[in-house]
Amino acid sequence: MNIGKAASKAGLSVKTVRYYANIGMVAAYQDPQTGYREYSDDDVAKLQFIGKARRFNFSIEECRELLSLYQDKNRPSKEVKALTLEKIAEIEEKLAELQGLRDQLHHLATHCQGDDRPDCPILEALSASPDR
Amino acid sequence: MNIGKAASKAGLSVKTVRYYANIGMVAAYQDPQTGYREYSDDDVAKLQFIGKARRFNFSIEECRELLSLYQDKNRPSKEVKALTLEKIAEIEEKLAELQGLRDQLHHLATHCQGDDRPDCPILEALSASPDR
DNA sequence: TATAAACTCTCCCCTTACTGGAAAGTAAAG
DNA sequence: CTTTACTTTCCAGTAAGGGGAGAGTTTATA
Repeated sequence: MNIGKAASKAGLSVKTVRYYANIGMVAAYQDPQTGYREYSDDDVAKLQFIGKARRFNFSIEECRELLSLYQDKNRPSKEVKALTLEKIAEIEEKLAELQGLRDQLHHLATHCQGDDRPDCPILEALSASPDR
Repeated sequence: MNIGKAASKAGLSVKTVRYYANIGMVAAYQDPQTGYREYSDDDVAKLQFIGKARRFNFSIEECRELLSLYQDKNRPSKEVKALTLEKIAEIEEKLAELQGLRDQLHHLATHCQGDDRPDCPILEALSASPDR
């Protein structure tokens, strides 16, 4: 099938699929006459796999690792698990950071009148002398 | 003072400060002879302000807004508060998304043996047929 | 069969918010 | 006077594609 159909089957944009071809992630056969790429069901499965992994916040490089593990029928599952646990830890870190930000901003917002007067604790906090 | 001192006072890199000059955020006076930029204490205060707002996850454009509100002595505080509440909502959204990801990954990881055998529920989940 | 619409190709620029490096000029220190 | 430390501009690159131009291909319609 052509790239458009493969893309829609995989739930990705044509641009994205072409990009994956360019970086050698899912390199479909390309007709030397027309330049048209030809995708197999197997390629579509890989594209779906990548799409899902990307939605799980795995980077392109991590997807590449996962994909090679996925294609290696003898892979040990511990490698996949390790990658997943790392990703979880990364997400936890980001969560903590964002929670901290939210709490601080929330604190500032609740102390701000939010009216037509110029005094604003938020700006005061932002302009306070160096915080470290 | 020169850019190096201004940057260290503001807790930013020289590159960053130069970048802020280029995009017209904090445009310091520039000696026409030497090309050296000259930073005042006022400029440093602005740089600090921006640095802090950036750490609060405000984008460059939002920082520009905040900065102009900060410099306008007659601004109504409600504008600042609105911007802050928007930012909080944005962060909340991102938090929910990340929590969902973490939970799903966690679920997968707990069902994976993580040993030397090839069977892996994580990869199975990633390669399962279309999820929507 | 002619033509129009839909699809595909490559190529280049754009995004965010910088960071790194090269080559060259300037200033301060020894 | 030389070395070292700063500073300048310019170019390139990051992640992960998106937008659009211009050209070729395939399919559908008149």
